[in-house]
Amino acid sequence: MQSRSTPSTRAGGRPRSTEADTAILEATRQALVDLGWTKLTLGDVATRAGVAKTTLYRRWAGKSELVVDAVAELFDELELPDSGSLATDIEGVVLQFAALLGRPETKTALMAVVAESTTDEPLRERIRASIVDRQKRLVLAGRARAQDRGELPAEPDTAAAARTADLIFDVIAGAVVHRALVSAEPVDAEWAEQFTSLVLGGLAAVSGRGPAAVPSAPDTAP
Amino acid sequence: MQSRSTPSTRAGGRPRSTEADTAILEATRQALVDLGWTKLTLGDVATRAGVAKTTLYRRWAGKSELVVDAVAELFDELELPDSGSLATDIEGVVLQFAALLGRPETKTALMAVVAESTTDEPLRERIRASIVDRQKRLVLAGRARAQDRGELPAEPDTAAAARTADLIFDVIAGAVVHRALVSAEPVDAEWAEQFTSLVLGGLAAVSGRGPAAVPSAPDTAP
DNA sequence: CAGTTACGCTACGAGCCGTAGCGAAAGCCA
DNA sequence: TGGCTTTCGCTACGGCTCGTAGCGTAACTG
Repeated sequence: MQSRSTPSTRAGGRPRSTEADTAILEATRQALVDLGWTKLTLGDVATRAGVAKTTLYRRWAGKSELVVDAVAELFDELELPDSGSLATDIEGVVLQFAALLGRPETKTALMAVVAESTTDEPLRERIRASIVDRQKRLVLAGRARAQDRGELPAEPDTAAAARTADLIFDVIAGAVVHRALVSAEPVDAEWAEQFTSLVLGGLAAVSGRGPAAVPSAPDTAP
Repeated sequence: MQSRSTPSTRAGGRPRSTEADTAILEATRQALVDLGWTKLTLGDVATRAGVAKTTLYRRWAGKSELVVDAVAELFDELELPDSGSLATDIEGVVLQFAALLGRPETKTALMAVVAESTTDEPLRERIRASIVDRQKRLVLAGRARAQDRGELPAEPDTAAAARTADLIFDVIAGAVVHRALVSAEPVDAEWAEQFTSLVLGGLAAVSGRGPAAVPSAPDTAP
């Protein structure tokens, strides 16, 4: 959660103001809302946060790193609600993620930092650690819970299980992002329902034999 | 394909140099390779193309529009190979798209312009018209072909058919982009195969009853 | 030939970047 | 208490990019 790794050498000396940290990250999110990624400048963020511009540069290497940390905090909200079935679990996660992508801060920032990360390996790693892994945990938790319920079979082959989890994760996160940001169409309950039935049906096909229970067509239209 | 809509009022006067157009777009792609999206400047592109900087500003509103046009040309390469079955058609498209995303120009540019488009509605429309629709056509063509083969049932409900096509498109494009750019893991034949079987299995579940032929588990592991 | 539009070139104010240097503040430790 | 260390706010700076204005010239039309 801390911006830098270790405060360099030792303890001793004036400690970094944690209030400044929270003020800066909050100011960054607000600046994203008001200006968007491109027009956001570090000088403006510093003014909003009530700190000196040099303080920003002492803690973050640049705009990308700062924004990653700022939006990463929003991903703490993501949870896996125990809704009783795998289908409703997936729908819940999809709608939560969509709500996050609906906010102007994340909407304008997420794709931008990913674009940056294509030519900046450390940045990619930072995104993976503070954002992507946080989402992926939901997929793993959802599967474990479904296996406890008996909705999904246990997978003794750990390598294959990891491959499948990666696949499912890319499908869910990718589809939601694409629908929300590229197609720019609403990710509502109806879409989540149809998408979930696709994932569940696909899960049956991809994990060898079919799972314990997959509805053929839930209740989209009578 | 032309940068601007109509050359304003009338014909008459010196025509725009089409050679300059191609030189600028090619220079833009090369600059994307060498510098990446962020460090790319219009002044640099103008120098590479051998034209004046003012010429660039006369034709494009800004960096985003120019880059969209530059990478859009690359999407002309996308085709739907008639491979004989829906499964191999999908795998082919996935691998083609992945190859496109593997190129450094598109890798760094695509996410960046989409990020821009979240706060720039005309830009989003430009992207849709020159890039997204070009991809979506492949999905529609693939479905039509599969219906001709008898692999998929005809869909009398055109509204539902459109919804399903949109869903499938977001799933395919989103998953490939997420795998390639966010997870940053290879989109190879093995992944394409597993992903395709997921899509086909999901297609069976989402389009009411099952289609004519869906393999339970192709040949991923013996 | 006159009329119209695109072109290359130069120059400019404006804005942001990222850093250096300073004195003061805020903690630790003897 | 005094010394040591680190962070802080502030100011100032060179360097770069932006986007535009103005000019004379080139190319094509009627």
